[in-house]
Amino acid sequence: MNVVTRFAPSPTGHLHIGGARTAIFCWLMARHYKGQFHLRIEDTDLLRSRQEYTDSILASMKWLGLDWDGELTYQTQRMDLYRQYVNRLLESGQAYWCSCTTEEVDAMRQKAKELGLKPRYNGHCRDLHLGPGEGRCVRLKCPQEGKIVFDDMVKGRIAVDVSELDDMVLQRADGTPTYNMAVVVDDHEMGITHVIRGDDHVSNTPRQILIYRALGFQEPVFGHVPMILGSDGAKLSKRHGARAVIEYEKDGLLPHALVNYLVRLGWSHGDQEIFSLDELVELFDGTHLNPSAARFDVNKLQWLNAHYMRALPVAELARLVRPFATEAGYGELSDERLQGLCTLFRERAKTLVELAAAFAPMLVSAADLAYDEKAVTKNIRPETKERLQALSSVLKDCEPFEAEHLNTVFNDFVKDNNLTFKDIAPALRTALVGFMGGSHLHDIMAFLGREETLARIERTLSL
RNA sequence: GUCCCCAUCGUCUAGUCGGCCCAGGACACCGGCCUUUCACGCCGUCAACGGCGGUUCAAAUCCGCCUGGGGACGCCA
Repeated sequence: MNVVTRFAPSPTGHLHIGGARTAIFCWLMARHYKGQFHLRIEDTDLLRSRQEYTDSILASMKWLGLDWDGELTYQTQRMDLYRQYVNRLLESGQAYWCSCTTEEVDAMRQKAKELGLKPRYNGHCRDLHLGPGEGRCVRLKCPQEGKIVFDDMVKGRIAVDVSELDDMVLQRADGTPTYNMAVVVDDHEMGITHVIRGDDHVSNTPRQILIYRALGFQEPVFGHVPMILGSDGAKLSKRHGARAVIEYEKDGLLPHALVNYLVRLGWSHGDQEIFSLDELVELFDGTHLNPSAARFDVNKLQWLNAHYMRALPVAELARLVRPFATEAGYGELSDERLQGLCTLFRERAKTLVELAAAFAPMLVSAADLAYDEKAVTKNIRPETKERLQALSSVLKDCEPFEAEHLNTVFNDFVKDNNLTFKDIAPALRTALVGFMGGSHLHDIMAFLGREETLARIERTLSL
């Protein structure tokens, strides 16, 4: 099957997760069928469009790993094309000039509303055969009866009576095309076979189909993916926390975790939850898309993220946390040390930010280590101090000072002194990291090194 | 107001065109095991077919109505 899809964001904001998901679906669809995936910037809203948003969207696409084919298309650069097609409709009598003002049209709508009817343009200029002129727009001469029916990839068959539609504006009084006109011309010109987009466009689809027909274009297959709701079921907004993919990047999520999560939100393959990119490309054929809206669940996203963080090679994980470690102010860290820290804490963090935060106690000097008061009062007592003191002298001569050996030495120490782990481990942990957390004791000591380990125990003895 | 769409555990979902579903998986929650903390891992518990009718020997699966949610009705995209 020949498949050409496109993602067409308008640069009025960063790429948000809803848009990201439809972009992923489009990309997957194209890759699965070995077709093409295009990117088109719908920047006809001159007031709200900004170059920085285009840049941000492109950056997010790249971060997610969504590459596109061919050159970027900017709608503002194709104004002549749209006008050409509008003229064609004018010439064939399928469109007409309209001199009604916005106020007049508003009044018509208001009146219809009061009568309990659908607010529509009443076709005032439809048969006036007006020519071009100041303040005049171009409207499509829509059929007056019949139904528009299309088979949506995700929603199934959708039918709308044309009486629901009115003679929509194709070209504004300033000569620029309206959204519906530009989209149809572009999708046709770009050879798009599958238009996959947000749910909020289903009501535009019958209108666009009318334009396709008037122009004699072949209609593409439409697929409307439902929107993503906040965890409370309401439309995603600022108060739901991160919504732009750039924010998830800052929160320390792995791009593939986000991709996996987003794809699974609204699409399924039996009971499978974890998918590699290759698997997604192989399995995503545009079927099994869920028609209902889904709520965004941070817990599951983080679970996936933690899963992928554990699965990553340490060197790769270290490379990814580095910017976060720098951001946390740890200064220069060698690759080796960073990797050591990653192996120490990778199973305990859900995000790169959390991972980097876990490094903190390991990177200060004994004198600067902060203690959790509760841990100290509970674990650092006269009798435990004595034990720490004894352990300290054993550690002084422990050779080599490496994890595995330290583990043996510690076990022997416990046995030789007729202790249980509870008699000494909590105290040692408090001494080493300042609170009841962290990683395995022998791993911590090995990372800290002999000198620092002894210094930390020493400092605890004077608490 | 009018039109369109949606409806399975708290959440994401499985449920290939009715029977194998007194509904399966995953996240979260709770409990247990493991254990020198916290995790990871493993095991287990709790938990859903919105309501009412209809079709059928048989319905989560088909039909209708109701209810609830969402979207659209711009010379925005």
